[in-house]
Amino acid sequence: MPFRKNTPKPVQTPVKKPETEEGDEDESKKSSKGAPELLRGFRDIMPEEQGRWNFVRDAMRSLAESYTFDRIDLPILERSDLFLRTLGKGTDVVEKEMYVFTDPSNRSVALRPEATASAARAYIEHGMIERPQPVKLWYEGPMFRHDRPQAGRFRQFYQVGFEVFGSSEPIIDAQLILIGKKIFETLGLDVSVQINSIGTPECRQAYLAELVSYFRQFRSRLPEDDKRRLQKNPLRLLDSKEPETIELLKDAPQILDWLDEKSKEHFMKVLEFLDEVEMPYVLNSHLVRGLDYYTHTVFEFTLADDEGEKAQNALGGGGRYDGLVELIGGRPTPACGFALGIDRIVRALSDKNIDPPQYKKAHVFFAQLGDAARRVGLKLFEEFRKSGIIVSEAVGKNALKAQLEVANKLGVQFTLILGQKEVLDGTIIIRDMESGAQETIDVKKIVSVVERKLQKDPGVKTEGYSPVADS
RNA sequence: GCGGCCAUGGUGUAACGGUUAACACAGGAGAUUGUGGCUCUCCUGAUCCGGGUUCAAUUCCCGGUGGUCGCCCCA
Repeated sequence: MPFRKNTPKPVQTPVKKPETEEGDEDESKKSSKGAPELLRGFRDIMPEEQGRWNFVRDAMRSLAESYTFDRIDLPILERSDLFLRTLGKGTDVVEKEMYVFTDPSNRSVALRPEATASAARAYIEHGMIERPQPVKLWYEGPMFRHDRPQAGRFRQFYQVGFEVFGSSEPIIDAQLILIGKKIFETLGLDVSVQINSIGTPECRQAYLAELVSYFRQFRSRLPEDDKRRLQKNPLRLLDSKEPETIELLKDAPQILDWLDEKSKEHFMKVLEFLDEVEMPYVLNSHLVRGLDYYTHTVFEFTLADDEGEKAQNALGGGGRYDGLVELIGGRPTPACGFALGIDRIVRALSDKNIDPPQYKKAHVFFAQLGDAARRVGLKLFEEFRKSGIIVSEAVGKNALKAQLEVANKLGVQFTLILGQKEVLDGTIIIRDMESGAQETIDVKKIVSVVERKLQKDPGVKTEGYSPVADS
């Protein structure tokens, strides 16, 4: 596969900065003795963690495919107003968590804090309304929010998202919830599905007015935080953690009572579909979501057990957003979707010691003595690779002993030993690492011999995440 | 953005304000010539950064940075 036709040109503005590069912020004093440092809230996902990450990503991909969602890759950078318009002006995400900056062409851009808006943008931009509806898309990738880091919360985090455009059918909502649940099931995580409806913007307005006036009577009893919420974002009162507020909530108006007939009907149908597939859910009249674009159904996946209600126990969520496409300039298009936080899911897996199915990284190890053996080894390597056998080595080491140590640590089943003598004889030694038994084999036959020996052991997979299995 | 707690080799820990900052694991080299899993020897390697107090700071104080927990909010 060739890369781009042209070699990458340095498109950068070659404006030479007169001074030191790093000096321009006040970075210089922060960073310690020149050692490179991770930006706060950012992290490296190390090789050891990739097994779990792959496990999660694979599960998502195969679920997406089996529900016939089409993959879409969306840019990480978008014009900042896309998010300003969609997420809601007053929301924290927009107000204080977005990475917004001016790009070299003096345009205000933002690192995406989520991708639903991008998906909607793509839907409009590529005229997907002309495709058979609904259009079902899924994506996966990093999102960015400049929030205060905490366990399970990073400034760069990964989400997978499923979005369905062009259908207002309640079955879509239900199916999305089902898919989300299936993903967790596949991974072995027990989540509870919280669900609620916030109706149309109109009935939400009406409800809000009612809610505000209800709480106004008790204003003096409200804790500071909740007084602020009452002003700024009254819906948030619903999931307040303050005991006093929780008490007051008992007699507070319920949003479900304020839904118009259509909204009510929609919601009832969603629930019926869920019942139909015997999918348990928790009706949570206090569930509200942080982004403005939601309408009707909203839902969240939360970690089922540890009732201790850990802070970051929401592993994902979503809902219907019928007004979003129109809001950013498309034709009115009903839509619904959800996103899952991969970081949190991976964390949940490791908290619960759920290990991904193990794939042997290497089946056999190649130990060599001397340059002649190395040369032969290089060729042998390719032959093994062609037959799908993964061969590991430690050509950086000379002593056979050291190489066997590595082989042992890798846990391979067989080690091939090739020394001067074998090279001359055209043979190679195969050593069973379990028993220590060795035999000398014609080097020409070694690939088929190894193939046969590996076959005998059903525990060894000849294809793990083999690229052939892809696509 | 606010508050609490924390910061020692790659990892996990230790060190009354006082020598060469200790231990385990991991890593490297070796224990007769070309054979792993046990054992043994040796080696590499750290006090987050910047100030201050002090004769003396890993230790005390302040600031920064980072982590963590709670709040805000969210995935």
